[in-house]
Amino acid sequence: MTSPRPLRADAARNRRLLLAAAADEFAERGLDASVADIARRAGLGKGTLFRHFATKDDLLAAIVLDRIDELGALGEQLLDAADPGPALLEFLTVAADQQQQRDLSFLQEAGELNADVIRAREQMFRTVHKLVDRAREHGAVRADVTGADVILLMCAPNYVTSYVSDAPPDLWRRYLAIIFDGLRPDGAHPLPHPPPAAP
Amino acid sequence: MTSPRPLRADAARNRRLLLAAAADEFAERGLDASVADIARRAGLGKGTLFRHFATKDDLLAAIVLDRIDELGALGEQLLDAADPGPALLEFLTVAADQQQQRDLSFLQEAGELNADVIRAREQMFRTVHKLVDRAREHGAVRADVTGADVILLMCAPNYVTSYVSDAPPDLWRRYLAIIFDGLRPDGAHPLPHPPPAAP
DNA sequence: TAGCAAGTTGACCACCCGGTCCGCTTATTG
DNA sequence: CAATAAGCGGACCGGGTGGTCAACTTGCTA
Repeated sequence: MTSPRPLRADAARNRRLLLAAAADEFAERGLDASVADIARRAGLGKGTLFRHFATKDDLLAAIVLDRIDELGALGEQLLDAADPGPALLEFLTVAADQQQQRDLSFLQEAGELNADVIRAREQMFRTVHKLVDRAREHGAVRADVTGADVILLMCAPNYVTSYVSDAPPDLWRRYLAIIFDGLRPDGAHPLPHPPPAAP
Repeated sequence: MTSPRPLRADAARNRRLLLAAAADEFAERGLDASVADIARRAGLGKGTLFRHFATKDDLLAAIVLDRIDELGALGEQLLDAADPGPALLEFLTVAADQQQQRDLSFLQEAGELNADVIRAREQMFRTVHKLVDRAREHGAVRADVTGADVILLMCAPNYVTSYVSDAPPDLWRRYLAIIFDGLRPDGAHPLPHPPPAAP
């Protein structure tokens, strides 16, 4: 099932170099950073990159998959937290912090093709749904808000701050706080549209 | 100052066709829609496009400028509204509705070069600041929120819904409502980060 | 340490992009 | 209706892209 042969020592190191370089490059220049630049940044040839990742999308998928799994694992862990309200906030905080530099649009855009990413993402989404359900039952989140809502709003803080030039690295916390206040039951006004079924 | 000669009849029509086609194309495929596609959609040659708009950015700027001016005018109008709270909400509603299809990232990204766009945008931003100040004085918006915050959050509803495939066209209203609830004074929790100076 | 498979490399390819240019068409106007 | 300038279009250009490949290097193993 898995790889019959382990990776050669230098190849394993180069793979790590490529992933790191790609993560940096995508963070700085968005998802249309060129593979040539990524390879150069890793100090390797372009051919080497394509030996490890058959396609640019595969490279992206490898990065994204790591992030999603990480986030999913954290979510699972937080399902056992004593206080579901702060647990949800903690989850959203880590999610935003993890992507600090750049919006995680690629989370959706790259996922269209790669089956692994889609699977991991849906698993993670299910966890978010559970986190939100628990928080709602605890009265920490308004009754008319669903997991799908939170999933969609999850990326907003980073997106919003990506527009201020030379933004302080923690500015997203401000907007996460505002949005989270909007999710609380205190002083909530009725919502004008039903939630989406999708995520 | 302005054009010494009026546009020829067919040229004026073609200009309109190009603007409409470009707006559609950008809405559907994002800002890296190709000029060739835009021209084809308008039923015209690529050369014609470049005769009307020296550069792809100029074309984008022309579209964006219209939208910004429209929004700015509405804002000015709403400054005289009797109730500043609903006036701000109305402004944000129209802003989001106007861009319904696609996030208005280009509002920022395209603005980097074109001086006209920058000027119009800053004027519009000043109006938003006034709207927010009035709403805050009226107790319709929490004390620790600034115009800059609202400007940044303005695009979030569209951005957020752009990720749900086949989203109902009014879904953004739901997220505008949630975010606006986060801006209200009722049940507001202190914000963990100072507002940005920029916009 | 010898041999070989695994890994590396950068020149190279086809393709697509924004933008140019010049021969052609056509609205305008006297 | 001519004459003319404004407008049109698509072949073309240079540059940058993702991806390939055959010659070369190197880590592993017997």
